[in-house]
Amino acid sequence: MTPSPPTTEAELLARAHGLAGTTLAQLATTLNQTVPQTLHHAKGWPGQLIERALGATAASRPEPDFQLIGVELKTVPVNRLGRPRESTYVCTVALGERDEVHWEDSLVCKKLRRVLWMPLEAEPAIPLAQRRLGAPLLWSPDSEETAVLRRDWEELMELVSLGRLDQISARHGEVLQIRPKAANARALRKTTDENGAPLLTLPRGFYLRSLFTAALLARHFVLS
Amino acid sequence: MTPSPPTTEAELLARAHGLAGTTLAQLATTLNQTVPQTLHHAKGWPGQLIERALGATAASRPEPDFQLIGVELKTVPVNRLGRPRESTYVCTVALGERDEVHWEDSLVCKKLRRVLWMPLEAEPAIPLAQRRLGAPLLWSPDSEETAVLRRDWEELMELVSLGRLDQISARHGEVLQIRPKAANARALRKTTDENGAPLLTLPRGFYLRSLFTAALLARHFVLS
DNA sequence: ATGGATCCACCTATGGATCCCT
DNA sequence: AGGGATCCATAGGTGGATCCAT
Repeated sequence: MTPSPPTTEAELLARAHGLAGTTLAQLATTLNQTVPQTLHHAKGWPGQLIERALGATAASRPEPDFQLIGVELKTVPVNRLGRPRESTYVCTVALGERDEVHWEDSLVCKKLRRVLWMPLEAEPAIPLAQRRLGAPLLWSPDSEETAVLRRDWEELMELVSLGRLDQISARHGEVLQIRPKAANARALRKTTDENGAPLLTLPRGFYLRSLFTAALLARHFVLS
Repeated sequence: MTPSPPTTEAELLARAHGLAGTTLAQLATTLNQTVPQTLHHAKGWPGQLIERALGATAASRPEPDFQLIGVELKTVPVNRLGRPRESTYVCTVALGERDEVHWEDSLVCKKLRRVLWMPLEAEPAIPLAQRRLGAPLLWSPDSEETAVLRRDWEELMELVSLGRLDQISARHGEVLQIRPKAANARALRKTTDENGAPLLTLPRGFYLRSLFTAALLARHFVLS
């Protein structure tokens, strides 16, 4: 049974708190699913399970997961101290766009305007089925966070719009980085180089460094 | 030929600037010494060479290297960006002392009151003989640096004076740490445990983390 | 092709160990 | 034993690669 979409933030947050402490096995049973042995071939499975458990609507579309209330869901894998183990994917980098886009109109800004963070135990030693959800956090970037995100985005997008995508590495960006987002390194797509000539390049995505997610979680939860 | 001790800071600094850019081979020739093939079995050789070149006096005694003018010499190995590759030894940790010593009277404070930093190229790819000295820096800790050093020292010394030396790891201390300082791990020395009972323990030394030396060098030299 | 993400080989940082000289 | 320090194995971080569902 899949719940209906929540109609208010309060309703969503209440449901999310209701999931805190439950294991993936419990959640999977409720939703009539089978827990994979490992995440090797099901990397996105917990995220999609939690989406369904909370009544998310925008399956695989560039829309907030909870369209009615404009909230994006992010599952964040945490270690035993509650610190993120991985970076967080935000959205794809639009290739071939030369339009001047302002930060406020960017997909990164829109996606991050309001996020429900669901921590999930991700210690390799804990079997997948036994991993528990943590307490959720409904978050918007504060002015400092917005400033650094914007600065990173503008620096990266300048390179992107100049066609210098292949000169961007994941080392760029203080908290927001660009990394490959593809099935593999041979999954090339058409774009244009700095002179406008056709070029094949790897699809890329924007990611939040785990230092950034660690800091925003720490704003609300005391970490040891 | 070994120069006489400098009698003023200005004289010392002028000599040190005069060494900037010279190679260890040049310096060794001047002082009638042979450059070792590697530092493996001569770890302190460059430091002692530079001591002599500058006319240091306090060989192996707990005194400033330049006693007349109260200046300590520290050779700091740097990478191609001018950043320290290693931590910096300050002095030994006095074992068995239970006396209440104030920061101002501590050996760490005294040693660091006035330091001549001599950067030395330390890229493994560069043969020892060809490594060059950098521009010197005559330094005293500013109020911030003093504050953090003092905080670290007091925290560490509290553990030391409680006889908890064996509970201290190099992870303690923001910029000042305690690490082994011995011929090897079997070179134990007598001290007393937290109850005053006799105990053998490794000799330890105070070291400055390279983050700290990097920051103080950056206060004066622009780093890329 | 977008959205859900994790995998893992490599690299770097460093804590504990060690070496020579006086 | 104090002063001159570096060595090096290993833990940790992360950049590029990859996988499934829709």
